[in-house]
Amino acid sequence: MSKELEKQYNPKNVEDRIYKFWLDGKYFHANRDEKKDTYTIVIPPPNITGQLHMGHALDNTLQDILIRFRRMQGYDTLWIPGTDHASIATEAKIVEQMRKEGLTKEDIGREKFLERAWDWKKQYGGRIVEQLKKLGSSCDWDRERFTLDEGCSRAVREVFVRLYEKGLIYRGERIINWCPHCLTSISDAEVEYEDQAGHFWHLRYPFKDGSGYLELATTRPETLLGDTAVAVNPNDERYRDLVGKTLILPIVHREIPVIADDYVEVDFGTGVVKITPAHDPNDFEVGLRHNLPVINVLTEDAKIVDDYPAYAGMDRYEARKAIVRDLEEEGALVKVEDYSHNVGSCYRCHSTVEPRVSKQWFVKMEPLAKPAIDIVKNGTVKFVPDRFSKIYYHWMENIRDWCISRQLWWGHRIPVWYCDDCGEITVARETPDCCQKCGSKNITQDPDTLDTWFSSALWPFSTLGWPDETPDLKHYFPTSTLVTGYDIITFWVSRMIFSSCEHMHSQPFDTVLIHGLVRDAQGRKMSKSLGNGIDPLEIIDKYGADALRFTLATGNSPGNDMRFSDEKVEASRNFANKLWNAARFVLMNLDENEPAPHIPETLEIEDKWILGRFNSLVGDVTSSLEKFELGLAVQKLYDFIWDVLCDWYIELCKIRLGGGDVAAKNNCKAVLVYVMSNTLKLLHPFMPFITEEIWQTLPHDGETIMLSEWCKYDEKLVFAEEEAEMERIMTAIKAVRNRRSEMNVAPSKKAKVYIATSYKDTFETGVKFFVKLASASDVEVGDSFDIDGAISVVTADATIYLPLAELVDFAAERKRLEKELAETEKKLGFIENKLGNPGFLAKAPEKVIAEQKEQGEKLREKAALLKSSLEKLG
RNA sequence: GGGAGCAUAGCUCAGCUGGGAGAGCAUCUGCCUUACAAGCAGAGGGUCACAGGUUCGAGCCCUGUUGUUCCCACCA
Repeated sequence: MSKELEKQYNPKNVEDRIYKFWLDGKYFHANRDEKKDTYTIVIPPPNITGQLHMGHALDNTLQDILIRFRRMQGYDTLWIPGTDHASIATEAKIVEQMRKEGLTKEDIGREKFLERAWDWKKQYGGRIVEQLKKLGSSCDWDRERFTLDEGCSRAVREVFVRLYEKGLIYRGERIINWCPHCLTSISDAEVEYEDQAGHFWHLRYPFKDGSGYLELATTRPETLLGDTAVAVNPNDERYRDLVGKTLILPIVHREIPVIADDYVEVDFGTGVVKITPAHDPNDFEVGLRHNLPVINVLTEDAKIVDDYPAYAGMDRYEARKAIVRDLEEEGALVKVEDYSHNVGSCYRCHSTVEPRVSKQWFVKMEPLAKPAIDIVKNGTVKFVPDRFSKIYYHWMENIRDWCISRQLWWGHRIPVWYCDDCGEITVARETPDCCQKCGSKNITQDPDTLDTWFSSALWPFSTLGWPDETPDLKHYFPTSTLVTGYDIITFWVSRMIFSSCEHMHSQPFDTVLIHGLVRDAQGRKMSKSLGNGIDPLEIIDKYGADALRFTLATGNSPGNDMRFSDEKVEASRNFANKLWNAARFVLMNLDENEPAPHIPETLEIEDKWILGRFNSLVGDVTSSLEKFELGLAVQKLYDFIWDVLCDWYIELCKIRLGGGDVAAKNNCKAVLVYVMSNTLKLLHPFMPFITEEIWQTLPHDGETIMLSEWCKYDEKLVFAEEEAEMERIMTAIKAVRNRRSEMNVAPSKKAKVYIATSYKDTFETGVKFFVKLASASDVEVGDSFDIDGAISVVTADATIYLPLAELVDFAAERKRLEKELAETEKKLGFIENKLGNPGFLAKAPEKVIAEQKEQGEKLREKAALLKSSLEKLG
C-alpha cells in the first residue's frame, strides 16, 4: 500500500494503460446473464469516412455514462458498437480519390470500384473506432458491427422482400430529388432548403389566334423548354374564358394549352403559372391530373439535352442566361424583379437539387407510419425531452413515400432481378439463377443500391442477429436508450421506430435521449468550411479524456446546444487534479494492509455529517441519472467533492490524523476511505480513468471499479441532528473568517475566540474546529461574555467575540453592525409579513409554514444578538 | 406560412413537480495554512428580456410583445 502518487494528475500516464486493463479483463463484454435485467444501447454508427468530432464525443460520452451507471447498478448491460457504410459520402470520397488519379467509376467498373471501397473501409473504417476507445467508451467490441456486413445485409434483403411481398415497396416513375453532382436520387429528408437571392422573370406567352397574350412569372426560365401547359385557377374571373385556348411557347414555338387547376393561387403573381411536369414536383402533379406530356430538358448532370440545339450541352445556369437573352430578343420578356426563394440542395455535396422524373423504388409510408405514431403516443417510446416527440409526430403525420433507390455502387444492392426475356421481376432473399416466371437464365439485377438509412433503420435488431432468432436478440431486444442529436430524428430515429414496429412488432428502444449540438466558444456551429472545429483528440491529448467528458456532461441539459471552450475543459482538468490530490492526501495517511472500505463503530460528529451528506449525494446522483439529468448529477458531484469533502471534511480530518489517539486516527481513516472510495464510484461513469486509477490504489474489494456495486441510499446514514449541529458550527466559522478577512487579519495571527451561545454542547464539540479553521488560539464557550474592545460576529446561533482591540475601528464596527441589523430586519420583515398573511397560513403546505417560522425565529435571534452587540459598543 | 427552443451576475450556463436566485470563468482583497497556486480564505456584482394575468406566493404556470436560434412547408 502507501503508493505514492504524483503531485499533479497526468492523464497520459493513466488512460491508455487503464483502457487496456479493462479490455484485458473483458469488462465491457456482455455475458448474457438470463437472471439479470438488461440495459442495452446501440451506438449511432459513425460513418466510416468520419473522424471523431465533438458531436461524436458528446454522444458517446453520454452513452458511456449511462451504460457504466447501469452496469454498476447490476444490470446485464450491452453497448453495441459499429459503423455505417455511408453510401453517398463514402462513394463521393472514393470518386474524388480516383479523380486525382484521372479515373472515373466507369473506367474501372463496378467490381473494381467496390474493391476500392472495401479497401477504404479496411484502411479508414477502424480509425473512428480507435478514437472512440480514446474517449473511454465501454462498448462490447466483440459485438462490433458494420451496416454492410454479412448479417446486416441479410437483414436488409429480408426487409426488402417482406415489404415488397406486402405491397409496401413499389417501383414507380415519379419526380424525385436528383443531385446532379452525386448523380443519384436522394430522399426528401436528404434535401436541405435555404433562401437564396434570385430573380423573378415576367414572361408573356402569346395566344395562337393572335388575341394577345398571358403574362406569368418564373424563377427558372430555362425550364420553359419543358413547358407543356399554362395553368390558371378555375375560379379566377380574369382568366375563366381563356381556359382551353392555345398558347405558343416562346422560343420553342410549341403549342400548349391553358388549363385550370386549383393548385394555382389567384392572389400570387399574375395568377398564371407555366407548367413544367418534368422539372417541378407540383407541375408534375398537375401534369398527372391533366394528362400532360412530360418533356425532360435536362441531362443527369443538369445540362440541356440535345433536342434543343441552340442550348444543347449548356449547364442549367448558362442556359438560363441564354434563354433570357433570347426571350428578350423575341419580346417575350416583360421585366425582371429581384426575388428571394427557397432552393433545395443536397445534404452531402450542397449542389442545388434538380427535380427529375425517373423510375425509382419507394417504400409506401402511410401504413408504416400509423403504428409508429401510436407507439410514441401511448408512451411505449419516450422522447427526452418530450418536446421532440412533436417533431417526430409532425414528420410522421405528413410523411410521403420514401425513395430508397440510389444510383450508387457502394451499398446494399437492390435484390431485384429483371428477366430479359419475359420482363418479369424477381424479388428474392437469395440470388436467383433464373426468372421466377419463365425460368430464363437471362436475368439482370437492378443496378441501384439502397439508401444508407434503409440499413441503419434496422440497426437495433440487425446488430443483435435478426432475422435469426438469436439468444442475443431474445435477451437484449428491445434496447433501452437511444442517444442521439436532434438533427437526425427524421433521418434515423423515426425510421428505426417504424421498422421495428413492422418487423419486430415492438419498440426498438424505450427512451430516445436527445442532445443538442456542440458549438464553438462564439456559439457558431462547428464546420469544416468555417474551420472552427475543435478536435476532441487534441483536447484529450492536452487535458485528458476525463476532463473532456466532464466538460461535455457539465452544464448540458437534454436537447439544448452547448458551447465548447478551452476554459471549460481547464476547469474540468482542475477538478480532476483536485480529486487526485484529495486521494494523495488520503493515501499518505494510510498504512499497509489497510482494511477494505467500511464504516467504523465509533463516529464523531463530523463523520456523521459527511456520511449523511454523502448519503444524500447518492440519492441525488442516482435519481438524476435515472431521469437522464446528467448535467445535474455531475454538478452535484462537483459540489460535494470540492466544497464538502475537500474544503471541509478533509480539513477536519487533519485534526485527528495529526493527533496521537490511534483509535481516533483509525476511525477517521476508515471514514475517509469509505467516503472517498464510494464517491469515486459515483463519479466513475463521468470520469472513468482517474476514478479507476485512484480506486485501485485505495483499499478495495474486487478487480475494477467499473464492476463495483453502485451505492444505494441508506436510511441508516441519515444524521439530521449532527448535520444541523455541524451547520451551526460551520456558519460560525465562516462568519469569523469573513470578519477577519474584512479586517485584513493575517491567518497567521491567531486570536482567542469567545462563543456566547445557547448551544453550548454543540460549540464545545466544535472548539477544535475553530482552532483548525478559524485561526483561533483558544476557544471559550459560555452563556455570555463581556469583553472590552472586542469585535463581535453574530450568527443566528451565537455571538462570537474576537479580542482584536488594536485593529478595531469602533465607528466602522458600529456601522457594520447597523448595516447587518438592517439587513436582518428587512429579511425578517418579509417573513413576518408572510406569516401574518391569513391566505398564506390557510393555503401553504405545513412544511413551508414550519420552515418559514423556523427561519423567522433564527432571524429574530440574530437581530436580538446584533442589537445587544450594538449596545455593548456604547 | 406553420411549429419549437432560448432570453438569469461582465462572459458561459445551471436552477427537478411554483415557497424569495446559484456555479465556473473573469474582477477585487488577503494567504506558499506540510493533498492540491491546476490551490486556500474572503468580497463585489442580478427589478431572472418587456407588459399583463393566475396564485397566499412566479425565474418557474397562462396570454401578449420584442430580440435571437432552429425545424418543417410544393406559392410558380
